[in-house]
Amino acid sequence: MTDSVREAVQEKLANGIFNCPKELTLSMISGKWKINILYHLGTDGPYYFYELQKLLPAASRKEITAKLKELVEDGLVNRKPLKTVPVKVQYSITPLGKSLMPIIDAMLKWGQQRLDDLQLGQVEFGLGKVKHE
Amino acid sequence: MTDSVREAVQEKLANGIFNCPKELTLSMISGKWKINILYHLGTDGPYYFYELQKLLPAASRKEITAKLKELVEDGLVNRKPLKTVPVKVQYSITPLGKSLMPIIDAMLKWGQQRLDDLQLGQVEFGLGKVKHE
DNA sequence: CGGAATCCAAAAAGATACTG
DNA sequence: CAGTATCTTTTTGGATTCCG
Repeated sequence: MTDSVREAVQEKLANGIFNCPKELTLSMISGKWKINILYHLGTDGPYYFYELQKLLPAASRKEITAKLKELVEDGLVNRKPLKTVPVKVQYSITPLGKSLMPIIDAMLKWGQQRLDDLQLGQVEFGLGKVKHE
Repeated sequence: MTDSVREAVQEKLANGIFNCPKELTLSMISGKWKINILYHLGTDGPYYFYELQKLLPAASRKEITAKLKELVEDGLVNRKPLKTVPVKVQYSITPLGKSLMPIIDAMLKWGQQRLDDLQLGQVEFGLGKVKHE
């Protein structure tokens, strides 16, 4: 759904009848993998595309591509293709994207607290290597 | 998509391999209309179902029903059917839901700032009655 | 390597009708 | 009033292939 939120917001912006600021914010960070990408780029510095793929093993290339594209369109992420062979593309967070980090951090804290309350915070990470997204 | 985020999170919780707290938070507030609902319930007090419908004119009954159901399941919202004829159902925010309000408010502020920067903040609300969600 | 294009299965969402 | 059920259309997402 979340992407439909984004589309609805885009349309409202285009028509100048946008009147719900929190929707704008949500539309920019929701969508599959988006806050994961933002979080990684915002805390660990720039990543190449193939590195993001490794960081998000459950996401398909198609989806990562699509979400990065949206993030770039929304001004939250920079895209920088390098003239190497084969091509590498570096993604980094923009100042605007950086300004969202307090909100993402707050979500991280709230989620951690909630997990603790559910007594799942200390859970074992069973299956060998767990992908920490 | 966002609902798929929620499902993925539910599954992780069920399997005890949940390790990404911010996803938990996002999964609870993203999804069409959810933060609108939470915001209304959290700031204006309880609402009946039909009132929420009026507040979200662009949302179908089916969707509002579905999202309220998820919010109740997640413990963010209370559902209280009244024994009237015809039936009325009152929805209110829970303490847990209330604890999300700082994040939602931060999103509201960020979005407002962003709109101002885009010089769309003072835009006229053209089309007669604008649904303020 | 990073992406775009295509095809196809699955999921989401609108419209409508029905019920306590 | 507040849903539920059914049907149909639209949208998504995976898998695969091709290209610079």
